[in-house]
Amino acid sequence: MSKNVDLKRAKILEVAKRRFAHFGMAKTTMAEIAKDLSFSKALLYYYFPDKHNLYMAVMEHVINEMIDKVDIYAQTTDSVENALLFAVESRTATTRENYNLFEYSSSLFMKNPCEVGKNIGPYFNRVRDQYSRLLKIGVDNKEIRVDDLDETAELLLFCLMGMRSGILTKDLNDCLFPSPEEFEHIQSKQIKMVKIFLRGLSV
Amino acid sequence: MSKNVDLKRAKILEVAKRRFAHFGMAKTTMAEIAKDLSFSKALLYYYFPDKHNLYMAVMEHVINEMIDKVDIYAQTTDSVENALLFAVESRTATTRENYNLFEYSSSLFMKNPCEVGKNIGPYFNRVRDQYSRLLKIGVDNKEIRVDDLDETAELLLFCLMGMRSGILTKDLNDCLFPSPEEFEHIQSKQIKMVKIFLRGLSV
DNA sequence: TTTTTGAATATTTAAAAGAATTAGTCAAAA
DNA sequence: TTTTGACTAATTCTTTTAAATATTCAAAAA
Repeated sequence: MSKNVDLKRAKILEVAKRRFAHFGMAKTTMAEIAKDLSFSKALLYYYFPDKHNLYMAVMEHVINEMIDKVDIYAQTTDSVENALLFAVESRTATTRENYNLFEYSSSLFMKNPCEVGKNIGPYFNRVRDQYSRLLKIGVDNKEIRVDDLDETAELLLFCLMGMRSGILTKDLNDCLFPSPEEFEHIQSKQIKMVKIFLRGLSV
Repeated sequence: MSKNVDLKRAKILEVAKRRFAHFGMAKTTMAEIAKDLSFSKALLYYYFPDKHNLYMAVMEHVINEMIDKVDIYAQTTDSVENALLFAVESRTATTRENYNLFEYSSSLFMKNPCEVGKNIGPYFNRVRDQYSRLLKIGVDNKEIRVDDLDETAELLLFCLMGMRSGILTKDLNDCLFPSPEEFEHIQSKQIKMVKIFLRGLSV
C-alpha cells in the first residue's frame, strides 16, 4: 500500500528534479512533469498537494543526498581539514548540478526575505549542523579548539557563502549560468578560506 | 572660477547625498534636489551630465570619506587587528548611515551583474586595496605572514560580505531596513571572523 | 477503497495601451 | 559664464485583456 505510494512519489521527485534542475521552477509546468511520467496532471495533485510542496520535496531530497554523502565520507577520515574540504567540493558539485533548482529559492528570498524561515531556512540549518559535526571531528582530535561549535560553524558557512556572492559580484563573464571556470574559481577561494579559517582555530 | 564651480558641485553632492541616503535613488527626483538647493532643475544638468553620474559622484564621495578615515586611523596604530577592526566598524557605520544610497548599486547589480565593472566594481577594488594596505601593516610588523596580499585581502573582504548576506538571509525581522540590532549582529560576527582569520595568518 | 482521468475553474503571468511622472535638452535671459 | 522656463524624450505606473498554468472535482477505472 504505502510502499507503492512512496515509490510513485519517488518517481515523481526524480522527474521533477530533472526538470527543475535543468529549466528552473518557473519554466517547468506541472503538465510537463505529468507528460514526462505519461500520466495525467491531476494525478500529480494526488501525490503532492501543490507545486510549491513538490519543489520543497525535491529540494529536501537533493540536500539529503549531499548531506548523507558528506556524512559517510566524514566517517572514513579523522582530519577536520579533509572532511571540510570534501564538504566544500560536494557543495560545489551539488550547486552546479542543480543550479536552476536553487534559483527559485533565492528568488523567493529576494521577494520576501522575512519568510526565509519557511523556505530555505531549514536547509541552511541542516547544513550548518553538518558543519558543526565536521568541526567536532577536529575538536575531538585535538586539532582545533572551538568554544561554540554551532556559532563557529555558522561563521564558516557565512564565509563560504561570501566567496560565492563575492566572486559572482566581481568577474561574471556573460551572466545567466556561471561557467565551469567560475565554479572552479569559487571553490578554489573557498578552499583557501577554509585553510586559513582552520589554522585560525588550531590549538 | 573653477573654485566656484567646485564649491557648487560640493553643495549639490551634499544635498543629493542626503536625499539618496534617506530615500534612495529611485525615490529621489532631480526636481527635488533642485528645490532643496532652491535653484532650477536645469542648473543641475549644468554641473552634472545626468542623474546616474550624480549618483556615482555621491558614491565616490562617501567611499572616499570612509577610506580616508580608516587610512588616517591606520597611521596611528601598528597592530593589524586594531586597524582591521576599525575598518570593519567604519564600514558598518557607513553602511547604516547610507543604507538606501547603496541599495541602488545592488539593484544595478541584480539587474545586470555583468556590468559590475562599471558600477560598484571600482569601489570594491578600492576597498580591497585598502584592506591590502592594512594587512601589510601586520606583515611589516611580523605579526602575520601573507603570500599574496591582494588575494588575501579579497578573501577577507568576501568573508566580511558573507557575514552580511548570511545574516540578512537568516534572521531578518520585518524586512526593509535592517534594524540597529541587525547591524550590531553583523558587526559582531565580522569581528569574530576577523580574529579567526588573522590568527589563521599569524606567523 | 484506492488510484486515475478529463473537463471545469481559479490564479498567475504577459502583453498592450494609455496616462502620468520624471529625466534630460535648448534657446534665451541675467 | 551661469541660470532659467518651457519643451521633448524616456521611463515608470495603471489598467485592461488575453493567454498560460495551477488547482479542483466529479466520476470512471482498478
